[in-house]
Amino acid sequence: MVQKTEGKPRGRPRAYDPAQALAAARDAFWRQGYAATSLDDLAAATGMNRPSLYAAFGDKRALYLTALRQQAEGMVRATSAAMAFGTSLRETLTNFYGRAVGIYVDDRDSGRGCFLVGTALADAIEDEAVREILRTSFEDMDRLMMERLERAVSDGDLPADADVPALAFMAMSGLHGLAIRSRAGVGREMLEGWARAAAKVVSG
Amino acid sequence: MVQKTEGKPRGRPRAYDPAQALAAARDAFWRQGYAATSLDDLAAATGMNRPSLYAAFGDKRALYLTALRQQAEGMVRATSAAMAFGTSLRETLTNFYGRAVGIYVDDRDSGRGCFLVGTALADAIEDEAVREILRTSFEDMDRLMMERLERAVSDGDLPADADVPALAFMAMSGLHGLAIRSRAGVGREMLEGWARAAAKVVSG
DNA sequence: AGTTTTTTGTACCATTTCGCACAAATTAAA
DNA sequence: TTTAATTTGTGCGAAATGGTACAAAAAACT
Repeated sequence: MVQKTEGKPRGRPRAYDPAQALAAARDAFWRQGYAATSLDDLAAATGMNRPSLYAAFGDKRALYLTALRQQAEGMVRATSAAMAFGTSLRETLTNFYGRAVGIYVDDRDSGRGCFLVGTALADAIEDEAVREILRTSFEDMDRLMMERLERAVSDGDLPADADVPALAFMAMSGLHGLAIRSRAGVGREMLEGWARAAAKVVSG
Repeated sequence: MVQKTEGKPRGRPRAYDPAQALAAARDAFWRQGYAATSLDDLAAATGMNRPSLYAAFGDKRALYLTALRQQAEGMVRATSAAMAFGTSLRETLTNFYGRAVGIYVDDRDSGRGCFLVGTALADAIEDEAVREILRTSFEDMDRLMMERLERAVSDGDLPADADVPALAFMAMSGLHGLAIRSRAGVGREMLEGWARAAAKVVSG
């Protein structure tokens, strides 16, 4: 049963948009990491006060996990879409890495990298929930990449004896390399060059 | 002039070994990241009390930066040594990635990944000193890898028209991929398989 | 033995942080 | 107009955190 969209709820209306607030909180975590982002930071970023934050998302860790899960699912979905783009393998990967750079580099020149690699990795050892989200997301993306590479073998874009699992690991590693370099302060042009390099090496 | 090793200093002797204490502090940061590691954690890990920590290493950030610089230099040195190992490129890279997995996976099965990627990356955006250490270390390792790949071209291990900068980026990305996967909870055997995969793909 | 020098360890302080209680505010329903 | 329901915002409180003061301890020097 879907909630009636017409019937307005009873009490005082929300002063924020939940999706927008979550995105703002995610961006705060994205820049500073989980531990270094305080509730005051999150309140300032979202424009909400703390009790509203709690009512909407639970405590700080729950909010982070929500943002992380959303981001992880978004990455898997984006990978799935990218693997369906283009005809040749080269075209697919060029688009894939190019879009990744677009996400990793902010509107300003500030490189923020990948949310998963740049923030969740730090907490992965101590927080099993975080680690599991990472592990399964990477697994999913690996599988999507392998399926695309197998198709490339069928299409003749890759030789018949290509080591698909090995190539898939390196293709995903190219993505991680871009995420790491961008957060380490490498500029956009250089990243775009490396993006082309990764597409070239993997597609042979 | 070197300090006389015989003449003992005047006051109460230290109850800790500085190098050992630094290694213990580094390991605490390694597992939890910078922000999530408290001074109490560091005191417990090193066996020192807080005033001694301050006298020896300065404040928390200075201690972290010392550990980070040491680790970064160690990685560059290890890369340099690995590039000189073996005769064929395949041999060099197999050793290189294999040793990396040895560092990334703890004595226990607990994967901790790379200190730089797993902890410093999270703080890289807000802390310029951290970001610079990352950027320059990666630059140094890139250069070392490129030199090795150029030698491989001369040796005939790579085709004459090989795109050495592109391959070097992917070779380093393979390393980062191993670091990320190990921290995300992938087991040792799978990491070792991927290490072989990376060596195979890069060396052609 | 006494002085000087250096480290240790307890104890403390100021600030930050997370989380929540509670009243005021704002809306729909009765 | 009153009541019920829901959110907001101020402000509190307990705990944790980074950092330091200061006396006791432990060594060498005189």
